[in-house]
Amino acid sequence: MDNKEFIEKLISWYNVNKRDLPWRKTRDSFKIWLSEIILQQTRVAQGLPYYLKFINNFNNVEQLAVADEQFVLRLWQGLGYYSRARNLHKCAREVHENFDGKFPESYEKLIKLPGIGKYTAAAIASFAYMEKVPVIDGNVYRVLSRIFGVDADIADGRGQKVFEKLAAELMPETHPDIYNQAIMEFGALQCTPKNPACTQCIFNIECFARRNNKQNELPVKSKKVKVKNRYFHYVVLKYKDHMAMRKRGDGDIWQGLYDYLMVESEAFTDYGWLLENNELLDHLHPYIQDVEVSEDYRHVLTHRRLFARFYTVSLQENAPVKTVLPQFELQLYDREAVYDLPKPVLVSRYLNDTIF
DNA sequence: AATCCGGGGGT
DNA sequence: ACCCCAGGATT
Repeated sequence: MDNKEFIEKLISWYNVNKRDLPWRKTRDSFKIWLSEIILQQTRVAQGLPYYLKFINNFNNVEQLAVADEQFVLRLWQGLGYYSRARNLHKCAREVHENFDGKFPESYEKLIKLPGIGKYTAAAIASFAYMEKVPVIDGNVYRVLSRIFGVDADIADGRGQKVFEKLAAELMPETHPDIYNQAIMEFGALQCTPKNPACTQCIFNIECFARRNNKQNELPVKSKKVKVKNRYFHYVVLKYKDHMAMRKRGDGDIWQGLYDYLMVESEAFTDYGWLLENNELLDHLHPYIQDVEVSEDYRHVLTHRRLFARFYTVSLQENAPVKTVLPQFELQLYDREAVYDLPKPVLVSRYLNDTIF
């Protein structure tokens, strides 16, 4: 099978089997960019409702650029990898200010924008501007490694270069947009990670993995994430139908999202330990009316297992909240304000389980 | 080059 | 449990 044959079979398959997705019906670089950022490390089924929500709120780059970052994060809530949302907003502002609201029209310029790496630059350049540059994502690694029998490790840079070279050689002279969409769609629907549909595959004669029964061996990916446990003790201060929350800073997960006063330890501990080891709680101790302890929450991230316990602490009306809370970067929010804040899913789960 | 960053779904 | 998902930024 030569390159031309590979391309033609792939595109024929795509024309018959492609999904009807909204970002494929447009050349609007804003919509294409938005969809690509949302779909980074995210399945179409999970990203689609978010795409529709963002399109519903923002018609163009400028509208997104002038929005509050907090509002953008709130719309993004639940999608994860929140740096994508912060970079989305940052990128919109750069395009608005430096490019008059129009995305630059080449791979080389696109890749300089925040949140746009090799894959996304190639996707936008080919889908919106017909630039002849190959996309290489998880689907492409899988399809190429299996069909052409490439066992280079996709987890290290040396192996990635092997795939970049192959992808460049395969890139057709015409219809770069359709070809790029086709190879990714083929990986997503046909050449799946587990149980690929080899018996009804257009390449089932030519495919190296199929011939050698190595579908489960390819692609080769060396790195494995090591999971660490973390133990969060959340102190949910309640005062006159308000909750004390704070914005998470950088250097840790969930940057820019809101949660509560939190004490982390090497393992679960008890409320007495908390009292002794938290300055604010020690401060407010005389004004505490009631303490409720939640069940234990388990929240799994890619490389962390979070164990969380929520201590809902109701304060008396005479508690010196106005002077003490700001010292700990805490602010009181009523029910509606709490709803409007961007929050980690873990916090949303707690809020759904509690009466507030 | 290694590590970090979310949440959901499939097997 | 383990793996992957239209990856990118930081160290």
